[in-house]
Order: sequence, then structure tokens, then C-alpha cells
Amino acid sequence: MSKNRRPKASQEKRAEIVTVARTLFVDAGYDATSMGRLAAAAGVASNTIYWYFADKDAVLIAVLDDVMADAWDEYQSVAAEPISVRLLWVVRQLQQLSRLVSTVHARAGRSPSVALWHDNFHLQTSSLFRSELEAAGSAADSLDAEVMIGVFAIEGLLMHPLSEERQRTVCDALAARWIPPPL
Amino acid sequence: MSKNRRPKASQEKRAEIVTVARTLFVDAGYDATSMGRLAAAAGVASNTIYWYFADKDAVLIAVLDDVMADAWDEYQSVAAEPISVRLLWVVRQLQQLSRLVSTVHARAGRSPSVALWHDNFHLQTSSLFRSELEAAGSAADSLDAEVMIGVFAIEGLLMHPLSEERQRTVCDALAARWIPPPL
DNA sequence: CGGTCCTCTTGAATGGCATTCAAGCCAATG
DNA sequence: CATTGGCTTGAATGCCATTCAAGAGGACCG
Repeated sequence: MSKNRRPKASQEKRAEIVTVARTLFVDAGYDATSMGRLAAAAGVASNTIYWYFADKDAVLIAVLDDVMADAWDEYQSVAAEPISVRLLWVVRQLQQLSRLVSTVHARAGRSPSVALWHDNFHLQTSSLFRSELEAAGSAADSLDAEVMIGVFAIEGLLMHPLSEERQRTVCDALAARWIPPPL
Repeated sequence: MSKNRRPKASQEKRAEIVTVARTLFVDAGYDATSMGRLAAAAGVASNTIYWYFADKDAVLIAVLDDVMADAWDEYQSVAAEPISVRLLWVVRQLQQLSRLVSTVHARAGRSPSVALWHDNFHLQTSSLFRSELEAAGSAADSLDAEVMIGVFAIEGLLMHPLSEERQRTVCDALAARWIPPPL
């Protein structure tokens, strides 16, 4: 930063690579997207990507952050709905990411940085989930277990595409467990 | 089969490759186990594996079948226990396979044969689960949803190693949901 | 016994992949 | 205008899954 910089276009190019990688990872999958194809789609040489990212896993993490930032923004639009509606919204929104969910779990076993991202993701979503359940007045004794069951169920829904009807059935059953019985 | 055969040692060698592949896939992971390493550990040339298996995914499927056959055999020893005990047993037994669980989901997106194995696995476990819940007298209206929540929760437990205590908490919470209330 | 067919094994390709290396371009600073 | 450092690249390197062509060697037939 001392002498020379051309910083604007640089960060734009990084963002462009992330955008391209995001569509490729989501549509074709992480394994099916070689650095060569990604580079070609972004209009650069394969090497160039390594100036912006340490390795392919770093690109994955940037894509994950990008995806989650968007998802969080859009979540605000349904934040006031009842929990079963929000659940279904989450599942529908994130279903297009099923490839990414599998990829994160597969890469977490090989890449420490992806493992870290995965752990932090679970910490965040679990704590969000927990305050959700507390606010709904769910039984406090098995709160931990309920949170984990909820997170795992959503992960399962994301990884195993089901018909809309079955998705709603599962979301309703989860919500029914958490909100105090209607009467 | 018409003229010549030396069949005994042949099938033994295939079984030996599966055994070696099983320990490597479980301990090091599918991606981390190259065909070269697998072949070396089995005492053959890399090519030789391709005489017994179509490709690496076929080896994976043979390993999965091997693992599930053993698990099913051992399951008989706890078949008479109450459901929460059996749940915990399943989770503990299969936890060592967490690498395989992630691998199956990752490969299912790329290999039709692994996808088929995965679908059949879910069909079998879901139907097993369903009769379990029916026998326990669980509410029939949301049976589908409960089955899926149970399967997803177990998959989550397998993929995300937790302390024994939290595992038990989750298993108890699942079981409490299914068995008619104690009083 | 000699030939032949089949099962099984292998060394040496082939093509793809992530990643690295060394060299150079080009904008801005001095 | 010369230098410097951000940025780009063609050409390696080394690992990988998979294929190919060639060949052992046992079993059967005559």
C-alpha cells in the first residue's frame, strides 16, 4: 500500500470471481468445477485466481460467505412470520444450495479452513435457533436436544430434495413440537 | 465359465480388496485414498482393481454393502432393547463411519450408482423406522414427518461428532417424542 | 505331451486436475 | 522517465483415475 495501488478494479475482480464461482459451484458442483473452468468463465488464467485466493477451498469459503450474506438479507423479509412459515422459507431458499451443503461436509474433513467455517456456521445457527425456541416458550429441559434436532432436520431437508408437500409436513411437525400446544 | 476357471482365489482377492478399502476409506477417507495407495495396501497393481471393480465408486459401494451387512448382523444383539437404547447404539456403532456418510452424499451428486445406493438406503431405513414408530403407537397423522425427522437427526448425529452426553440427550428427546407419554 | 482358451496381472500410457514457478506487463509514484 | 509493486500469465510439476496392449499361467482338449 506504500507506493503503488490500483485498488478499486482489484477488489471488483475478486468479487467477480466469487460471483462466477458461486453460480458454477451451485449449478455444477464444487468437484465438477475445475479451476480451469472457473478461470475461463471469469475471463482470466487459472493462475490469476491464486493471486486472490490461497487455494480452491478459499474460493469455496468466499462463495459460502457471499451466499449466507444474501440469505441473511433476504431473511429479514419474513422475520415477522410465524415459525413454521419461516422454517419453510429457509428450506426453500437454501434448497438450491444442496450441492454446497454436501460439499462443505465433504471438504471439512480435508480442509481445516472449511472445517472452521462449518463449525462457526453451526454455532451461529444453533444459537439463533435456541433463542427462537426460548422465545416460543419451548420446554427448557431438553432445549439443547431440540435445537440439534432442528438443525439436523433442516440440514437433512436441504440435502435430500423432497416434494413441497413433504417439506411442509416436516416443517409443520417441527413447529408443532416447539410452540406450546394450541389449546 | 465354459472352459476355464480358478474361481475360489479370485473372489477371495476381491473380498480382500474390499476389506483393505474399508479400513482406508473409514480411517483416511475416500478422497484421501488413491487407487494407487489402495492397490499398494492390497498388494496388487493399480490396474488390477479395475478387473474386479468398474471404477472407484464401485469399490465404495462394495465397502458400503460390507459395512451395512456387518452393522445389521450386530444390530440383532440389541434388537430387544427399548427404542432410545437402540437409537444410541445405532449412533455409536455408525459414528466411526461419519467419513463414509459425507462421502456418500458428496459422490451421490456425481455417480448414478452411488445415488442409487443412497436412495435405496433411505428407502430401507425409512420403512424400518416407520414400522418401529407404528409399533410404538406413535401418532399416525404425522408419521411421515416423524420418520424423516428421525432419519435426518440420525444422519446429523453421524456426521457431526458430539459428546456422548449430548448424543444421549438427543436420542432421549427423539424417543420421548415417539413413545406414548409415560403416564 | 502340446496347444489353446480363459482368467488374471501388469507397466506404461493418457488426459485431467490443483498448484507452483519464473518471467513479465502496466499504472502510478518519485 | 525510471522504478516499484500490484497484477497477469505460459509453462512446468506432480498427483490422480482410468485405459491399453501385452503377457503369465493354470485348466481343459486332443
